[in-house]
Amino acid sequence: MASFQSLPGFRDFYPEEFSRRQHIFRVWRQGASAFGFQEYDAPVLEPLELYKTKSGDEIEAQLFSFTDKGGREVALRPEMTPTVCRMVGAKAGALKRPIKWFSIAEFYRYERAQKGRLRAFNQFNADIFGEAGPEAEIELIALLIQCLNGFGLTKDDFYIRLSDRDLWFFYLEALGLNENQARGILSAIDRYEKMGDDAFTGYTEVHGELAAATKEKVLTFLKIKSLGELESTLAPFKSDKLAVRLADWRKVLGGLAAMKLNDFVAVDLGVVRGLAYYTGFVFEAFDRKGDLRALAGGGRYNDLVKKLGGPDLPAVGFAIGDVTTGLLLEQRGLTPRFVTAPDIYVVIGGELERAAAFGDIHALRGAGWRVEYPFKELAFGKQFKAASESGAKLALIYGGDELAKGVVKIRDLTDRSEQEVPRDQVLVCVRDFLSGH
RNA sequence: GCGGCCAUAGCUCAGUUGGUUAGAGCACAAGAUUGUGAUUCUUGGGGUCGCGGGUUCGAAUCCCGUUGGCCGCCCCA
Repeated sequence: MASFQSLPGFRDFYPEEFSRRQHIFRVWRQGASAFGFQEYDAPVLEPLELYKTKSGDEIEAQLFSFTDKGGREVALRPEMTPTVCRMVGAKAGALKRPIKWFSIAEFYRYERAQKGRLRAFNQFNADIFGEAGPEAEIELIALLIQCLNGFGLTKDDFYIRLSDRDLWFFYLEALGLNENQARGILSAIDRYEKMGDDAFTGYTEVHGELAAATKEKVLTFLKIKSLGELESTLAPFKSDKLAVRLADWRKVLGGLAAMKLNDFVAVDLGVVRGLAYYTGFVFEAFDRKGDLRALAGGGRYNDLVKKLGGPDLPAVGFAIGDVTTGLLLEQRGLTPRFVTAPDIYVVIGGELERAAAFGDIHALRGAGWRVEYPFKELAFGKQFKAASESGAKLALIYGGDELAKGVVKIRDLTDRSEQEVPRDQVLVCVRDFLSGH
């Protein structure tokens, strides 16, 4: 047993786990690239104030924060949004709009680990800055779907719940509630799925009992499952704000339907998302079976760049986590096999033949082939066994007999056939052989 | 921050009411086998029984603490 273990909630990535992580990163990166997003990165350590400004003081309890040797209050980044807002805000004037950026990075939160949640995890982040219209939401939701489709996940595996914080506020305003009351209701909505009617006790304590008729209307709104229901529910209200939001909803759902993505998206006003900086559409991706926490989440945050000292710049973004994604891929058998096989395994007769083999081995590697050979002198039988177990498609045999004739033997490890080729043609013959498979 | 379950070899686990030097399978390595891959056989390395303390003639086993893991609550950017 080792004297040291990794810290709680942190993971070691041995080669097999690392390859699984790389597969996830590769799919995300391919998706972002296809959508024309540009990759960026940023420091892991940031001023603590950056997160307090965005999320309030209470966030500190869930941060990896400390005082550095220069007396600065710092924190390991718990998310990318404040950082990317700072970066974009600093150069907003020089960046071509719309700004479409993504990153793949590790984040840290000081919380107790549980299923799908660790203290160190990776996230794919994609954001669009400088586009106030719902075109940005269409682009991002389509990208989110692509980033999950890329693993082989289908509409039977996951779906996206789409909601709208502005719509809620405008609706609650139309019902006669003030802004504080509306925030209280949203907080109750957030918990309603889990707690049922008890979710409203917090509201009652602060604002008093919600009128039965109003509550009824809130719950009706919450249960809306389609654009049609949404339109008919809102029809009686003469509100310009609501009409504008409805037009945006038609655009988003229409655009996604035109991309044939409508099966992936569900109208679900039960999603409001925890912290209060979202200003419009919000969305979360979930496993269809529903026993995992959210795969991804995001929404519009039009005020944040300005709040962090930048210009007034509209923004939408989302993040996908690697932990829940990995669990879902595991459940669905979509984890790729761990392959370490070389292309070629070189069998070497003895020390005399080794020098000859080394020249060709290095040339083959220079040509881009993955080539392995035994470090120590080994019996031929052992070497063939090793060649077979390595998963290589072919073996090159450098024995005394062959070299005396000026040839190298190529053995097809799949059907055990062999042929001799002149030594100076090894590269060409290997290329012909491997490209034919 | 709170609660439940758990911790023996790299992995999966056994280990009797507390009793000699803590075991198995798999994996790894060497050999049987000095020019051709299976299977098999032999052998080997690898453990402060998570860590610390206590009870006892004696602790992997019982008790307390602690660290870590899994799971749930809070929270979830």
